[in-house]
Amino acid sequence: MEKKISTAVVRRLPRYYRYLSELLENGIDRISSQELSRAMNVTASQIRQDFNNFGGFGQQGYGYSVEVLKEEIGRILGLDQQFRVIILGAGNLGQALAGYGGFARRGFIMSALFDVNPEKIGQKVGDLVVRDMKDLARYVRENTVHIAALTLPKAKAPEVAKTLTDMGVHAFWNFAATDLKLPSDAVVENVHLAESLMRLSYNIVNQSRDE
Amino acid sequence: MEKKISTAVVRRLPRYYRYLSELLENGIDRISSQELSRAMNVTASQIRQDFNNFGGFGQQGYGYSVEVLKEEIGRILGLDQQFRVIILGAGNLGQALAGYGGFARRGFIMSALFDVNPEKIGQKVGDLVVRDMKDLARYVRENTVHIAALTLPKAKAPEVAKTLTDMGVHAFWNFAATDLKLPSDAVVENVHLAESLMRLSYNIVNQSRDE
DNA sequence: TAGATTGTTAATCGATTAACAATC
DNA sequence: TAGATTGTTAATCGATTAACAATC
Repeated sequence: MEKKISTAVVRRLPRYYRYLSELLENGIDRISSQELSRAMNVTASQIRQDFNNFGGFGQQGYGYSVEVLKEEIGRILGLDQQFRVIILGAGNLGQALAGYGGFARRGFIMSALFDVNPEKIGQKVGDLVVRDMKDLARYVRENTVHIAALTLPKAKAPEVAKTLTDMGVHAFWNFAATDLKLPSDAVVENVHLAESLMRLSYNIVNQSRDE
Repeated sequence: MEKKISTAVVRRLPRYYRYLSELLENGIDRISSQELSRAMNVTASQIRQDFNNFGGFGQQGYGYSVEVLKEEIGRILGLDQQFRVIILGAGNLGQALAGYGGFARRGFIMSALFDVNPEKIGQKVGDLVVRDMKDLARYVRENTVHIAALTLPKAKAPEVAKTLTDMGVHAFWNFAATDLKLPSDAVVENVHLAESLMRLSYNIVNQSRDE
């Protein structure tokens, strides 16, 4: 069995992927851990350790093929697959997620958008039409749903998440300012913007400590 | 001089703050590290270590006053201050940030919203009117700006960030999918949604590893 | 072959957990 | 005073960095 990959590594993988994409766009097809190290502000040692969690992708004396490395990391991240994402809550944030085209390029298809507000239901948001939250169960039954993005008030989020897990959806991209209590086979990625902003203000207020 | 606080601790502080706020709302005015530990899924030991980075807020044999603790952590995070935030880019995400009322409660005042698109300029978004990006320099000169939220395309972000740092703004909430190269006295908090989504898909694809 | 750079083991560093004396 | 729980030191664990043998 494979060894457990730490969350620290998983946090870095998408960033590697992004850098490698940029390199490829700039026509750079080969790179050493040391060059990557300078560009990304991590140690070359860490880069090699990270990659070797998944087996070596490089060649001694040569370095890494940018294309191969990008491909492999993409595969590790699941970017060779397609994920169908439904968005719960058609507020500003839900609409922003629905409208942003960049996700589709990585295989994340925003496939439906739900809300309870009668004024929003039926409205177009990007390619999607806002659906009635009442139709959620039927939609999930009739369509494949890999990921549910929760962009609804924190009071509503746990209840909707519960409904969804009961119907077999077990991956959540959670923007609601609460920690979901979910079955152990559920996967959650939290995006707590208010907390992010507080970390920023911490660093502003305590800036002198770092210098 | 104070000891350096690790980023791991800083990441946890806003979550403590959120929990304490909830406890207070529920009328709970006293808690032990052990109770908090169970509620938050961290060890009691870690909680006490975290708090003691800033001096003890508790009382032996009693525990912590929820109100005092919340107050103190809030102060550490800078929530006793007001921060004026300008938003660069009035796309869906910029509008979402401008429209969300929750930030103001914590002292983050969304005070202006800029875009280059003539069709957007002049439109109302929540309480704000979209301003012309050309007026940015004048605005910054004439108004206090603590934080700049960058919700613009990654191609534009570095240039705008540069302009802002030159004008003395040195705290950035960066939503653009790029790493800003900024002076060392700048403070940056990145929110890379695409990377967040990739971590989620990683965990979906590699779920069996964890179980 | 010589030079370069990986893959991998060993050393170090830092963060988390455990333990317990201090004290309310 | 006895019981409870913090504050803090010591032990452990895991992640990062350094070093170098393997090898392209």
